[in-house]
Order: sequence, then C-alpha cells, then structure tokens
Amino acid sequence: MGTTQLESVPEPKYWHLRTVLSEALDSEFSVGEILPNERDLAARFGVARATLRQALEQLELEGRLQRRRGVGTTVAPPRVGVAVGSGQQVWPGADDEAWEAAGCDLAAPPAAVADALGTGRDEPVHTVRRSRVTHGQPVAAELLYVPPASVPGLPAIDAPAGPARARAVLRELQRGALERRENAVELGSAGTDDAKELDRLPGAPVLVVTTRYLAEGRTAALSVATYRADTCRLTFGDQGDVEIHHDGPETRAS
Amino acid sequence: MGTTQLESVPEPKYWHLRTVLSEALDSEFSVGEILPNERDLAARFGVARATLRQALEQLELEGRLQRRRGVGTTVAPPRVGVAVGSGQQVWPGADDEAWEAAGCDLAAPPAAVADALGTGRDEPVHTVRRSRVTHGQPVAAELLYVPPASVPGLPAIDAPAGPARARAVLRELQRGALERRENAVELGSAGTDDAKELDRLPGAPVLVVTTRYLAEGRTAALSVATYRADTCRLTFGDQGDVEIHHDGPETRAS
DNA sequence: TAGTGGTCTAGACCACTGA
DNA sequence: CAGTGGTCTAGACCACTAG
Repeated sequence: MGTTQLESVPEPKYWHLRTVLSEALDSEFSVGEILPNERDLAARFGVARATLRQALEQLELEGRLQRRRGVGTTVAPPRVGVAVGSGQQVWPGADDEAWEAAGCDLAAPPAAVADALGTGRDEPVHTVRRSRVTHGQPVAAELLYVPPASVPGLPAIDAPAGPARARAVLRELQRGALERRENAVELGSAGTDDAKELDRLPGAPVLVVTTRYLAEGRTAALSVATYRADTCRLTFGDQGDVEIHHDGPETRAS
Repeated sequence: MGTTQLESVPEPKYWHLRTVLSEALDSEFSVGEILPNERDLAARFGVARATLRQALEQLELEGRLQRRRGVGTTVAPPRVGVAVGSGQQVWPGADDEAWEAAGCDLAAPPAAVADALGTGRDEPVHTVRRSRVTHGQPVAAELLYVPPASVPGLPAIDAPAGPARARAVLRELQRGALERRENAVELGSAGTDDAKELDRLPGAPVLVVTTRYLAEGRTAALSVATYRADTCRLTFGDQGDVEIHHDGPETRAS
C-alpha cells in the first residue's frame, strides 16, 4: 500500500478509497494485522480524516475490518457461519443449540410482541434472555417471549429470575408439540444493552432474526435475536459452513 | 416535534437525537410525510448538520426513513416481507417466483464462485441476471451461476445474450432433480451496478443471500442475490407476512 | 501518559430534483 | 431556477486502551 495519490475520478473519493483499500487488504495484509492509524492513512491518501473514515466504515460494514477505540484498526477474519433455521422443527433450547440462558423475567412485552403472541398488551409473559457464543466471541443476544399458557406445568414464580428459571421455562416449553417455525431476517441497529452484550457500540449494525414457534395452531413463543452483522453469516437450511467469500458481500464490480 | 433542546446526557448526541426523532416519527408523522430539511432540523436541535445526519443515517438503516437527493427526507413505510427460502425444494425460476430474467452471459465467474461450484477458475459458466420487483419497487438483484454441466440439453450458444437465453437456461435447469437448497444471509454493501439496479447509491446496505442448489451430490447452481436492506424483511420458512414491527429492528431499550 | 478511534463543529461546494 | 440531500474539509475535543 504505497503512498498512493488518488487520481481524479467521477465517483466519490470515499468510494474509490474503499476500493483501493479493499484491494490492498487482499494483497498486502493478513488477518489480524493492524493498519496504520486513521490520521496517517488520511494524510497518505491526501484526504480529510472524515473521508478516510467513511471508507473504513464501508469496509467494516462488509466485515473486512475491525476497529476498536484505543487500539486500532485490524483486518477482520472471514465471517463465521452461524446456523439459524436448522430446517428441523425444534424448540429453542434443544441440545444442539449454542445458547446460554442468562435470565428470565415475567413482564409485559413490547406491544408488537404482544400482538404477535395474541396476548393482551399488558399481559405479562416469560421473557428469557439468552446469549450465543461462537469461537469465544459473542455473536448474538436473544429475547424469547413465552406466554404462560405455553408452559402450563411451570412451577410457581418463587424461583429467582436467574439462569435456573430460564432453563426451567425452556424445559417446560419443550414438553409441547412444535408444529412449525417461521424465521424472518432484517437489518437493525444494536440498542444500548444489546450493544454491550455484543461488545459493540450503540448503533452497530445487527441482523435481527425473528422466529415464531407455532404449536396447536397458536404462536407458542416468539424469539427476537440480534446477531452481529459484522462477524456473522447466517445459514438457513441443513448445512453450516460453505465458504462463499470475497468477493462476496460487496457485490460485483465496484 | 417542538423546538426541542438537547439536554446534556452522557450518551452521544447523535444517538440521543436518533431516539428523539424516532419517537417523533411514531407519534407525530405518518408514512410518506416529508420532514423538515436537514439544515432546519439541525438548527432546531442546536447541532451541526453532520451530527443530525448521523442520526438520520441510523434511522434510515433501521428502515424508518427514506432520503432522496434533491427531494427530501420522508417517513418510510414498514418493511415488506419477502419470501426467500420457501422451504420447498424448488429450482430458481419456478412459477411462484417474482423474478424477472434480464440477461445471460457465458463467462468465467469470480474465483470464490468457481470454487463453490467445483469448476475450474477460468471455466466459463452461464451467468443469469435477474431482478425482483415487489409492490412496484425493485427489491433485489441476482446473479445465478449455472455450470454448463447442469444444463446438458441447452441449445448451442447461438442465441442472443438477452432474457430469452436466460429463460432457456432456467427452463433447462429445472429438468434435473433438485435435492437440497442451502441459504446464507449476510450484510453487504451495494456495488455500483447493483446500486443502480436497486435505485440506491453505491455503498447502500444490502442483505446478500447466497443459495446453493444441490443435485446429484453436486452443486448444480449458485445464486447470489442482493436485497435492499432498508426496505426488505426476508422471510424463511412457509409463510410470508408476519408483522413484528416497531419496535422491532432497533432492539430493546435504546 | 501517549496513542487510538469516536464524536462534533462550521463551514464549503456538488449533484440532483422538480417547479 | 431554488432547494434538497451528498460529499468533503480542517480543525477540536473526548473516551478508551495499553504500556
């Protein structure tokens, strides 16, 4: 990555810069390597720091870079494939899952969740918090909403609101017969607490996976899971790890 | 949305602003309504325009706003649910699909695609371009890579590289027996030409859906589809349109 | 404490839209 | 044409990390 000057082009500087840096990453850097700091890079390309940052933001969005305050900018490893809709119809908490239960409250859910569950807006539901870790990295935070009607055999609420109670809810949920599972994926941004759990800043891009668990014709549970968009590739269907990568996420000719 | 002053808080201004604006959108604006311009909004909140823009960017990422140069910023409609993995095992081009074939080339694919297909790096494959339109809006652009071996009955290459040839490839592909389909979703940014097709600017966030079509133990075809992340919610599984929304994509307490 | 990325400012000019 | 969002600059200060 020499002291390249930006030739004059009709496209935005930050976009051209993104392309130049992207190619430099492919050819001159290896995973984990640390880049020059933003002020140096900006000077080297003859642009303002803000412009350089705009290019870095793109590359971070594409999972090519990782930036940490106080540390620096490093070359990110390829995204990790995370199985989401295993195709099989399983309740959350089945053995093969990589989730760790963190806690459980009994509280009124957001209005949209209550509507999807078909419960009243102020009706309390069990709210299980779980987190998912892969390769030692936190990749997802989940809120699982379970109406009391879906776990009729659950012991009274004298248990503490910790992991033990969460597991009890999951265990009880699995006694029912699951009919179907519906997944949806959309882009979102991490709220303050999700960001903390995922070790990111607020507003970081996340893939929001909403899963409806259907049993006996009703929505028996609803899960809203937020995955780190920078590090994750969500896989649906049977297998997990196909490596379709670079040039993958930045699509076609740039 | 009064001439609100930002109270001093320990969180970034742009983040607080995002929250304030988000609430204003919920309570004081309706879909399609046009917001005051950025300079006015910035003045109204007593921040620099760049800071205001940072907040707007967040909201656009979350699908709440739509910004168009020369026009203004409008309140976006709820994201449209787009069925992606219909659960059934179907070849691309089945009747129920909403894709329109645009053209077809015979050329060497990107290296990563060639590897996934198991073809040689310089071996040409049929490359079908398709676009998907919903509610009159372009939502996705796709490149479908089909090795010649998967369409043995295809007439010689004398046909023009237009839609007709694309349809011929799809038709021929469907003669084989499809065994399985694997989907993966990740965040990406639109390249120059994808952006054009999706009516966005380069770098716009997209959801990249990679699908492997497996037949006779081989990867018979590979599809890379880029969906507009701002307007789409991808649904996997049987049904299409569950309305889990607001507060959906910006997750939990902000 | 030195160095990093994150936030913020107050300007300027450009590209595009629609009247 | 006037008005919009998009790009870009050259600064400043803050929050965080690690030696």
